Amino acid sequence: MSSFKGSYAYSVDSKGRVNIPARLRKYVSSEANDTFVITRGFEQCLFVYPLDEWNTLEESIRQLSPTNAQHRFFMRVLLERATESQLDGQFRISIPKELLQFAGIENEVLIIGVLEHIEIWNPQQYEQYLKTQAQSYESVAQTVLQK
Amino acid sequence: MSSFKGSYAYSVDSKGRVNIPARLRKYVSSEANDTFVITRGFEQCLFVYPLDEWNTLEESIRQLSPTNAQHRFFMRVLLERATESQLDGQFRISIPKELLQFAGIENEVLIIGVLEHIEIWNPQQYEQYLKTQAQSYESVAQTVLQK
DNA sequence: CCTAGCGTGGGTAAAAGTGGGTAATCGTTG
DNA sequence: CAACGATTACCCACTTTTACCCACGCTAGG
Repeated sequence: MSSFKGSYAYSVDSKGRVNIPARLRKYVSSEANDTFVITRGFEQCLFVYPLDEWNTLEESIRQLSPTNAQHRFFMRVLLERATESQLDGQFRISIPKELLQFAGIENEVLIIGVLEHIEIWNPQQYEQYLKTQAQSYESVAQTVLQK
Repeated sequence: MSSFKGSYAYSVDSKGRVNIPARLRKYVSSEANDTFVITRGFEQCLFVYPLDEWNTLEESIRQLSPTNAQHRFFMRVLLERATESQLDGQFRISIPKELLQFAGIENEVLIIGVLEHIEIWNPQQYEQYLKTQAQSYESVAQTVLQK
């Protein structure tokens, strides 16, 4: 099981390539075969799963009911933009233009490791996201950890 | 379970390296594999967890729901600043620039052992913190220990 | 007084991050 | 069906950062 953590300021080149930070690479299982699945996140950002983590996610999606309209909607949105990408010799994945557009990414990105997946944000967008959080980190921590 | 205690005045060199005091090293389990996870504290300081202690914390974070917006926020902020660092031959960890900046640390640090984790402070900042605590140590003790 | 371990500083080789060029692939069009 | 342009994949090259050594002075304990 992955345990991605840390945030990294990286660049996107003109070909839409983004390096996967070495610190995160360390946690990618060899089962992933240097392959990642990129899709849209819940917020305006991208989620990147190593192939093995994606497969377990996919397994749970298969359990959803195709007769339930809400389930169908969820499956479509998640899968619609999902793209496989294999690392090149320089450990980069290349991200399709449509996904970059969706996340509002231009030249620079903030990469965040969140345990089983990796998130890619436009840095300004992430700043914005943090600001719009009503409660402070400290008070959320109290609620979530409940001690 | 660790039981760090005591405070130590140490220095940070130009490469951002900080020695882990020998007194504290004694309490680090071999399971930690000489690896520590550094992250931001609630106040303007850094928390350092031996890897085994961090893993128990991480385990509780994994229980959170990724579909809950508040939980996502908490996971991101907690993990965002988390960095793994392994001791070098001189028993030092190296702290990323962003974390040093967050804690306002320049050349000198105060290292405090607090049971399961280690805290790293700018010494002046810690003085400041003590002053801003409205209640005295004695009166807080009465509330906290409640006997 | 001597020694072993601790705290501190710095040099160097290896790895990481970034950018670009060229060949292969694919879909489209004349 | 061949020709063309656009896109992708695979190299190669450069710069910066990191990790790994080695070295020295100091201190605590024998």
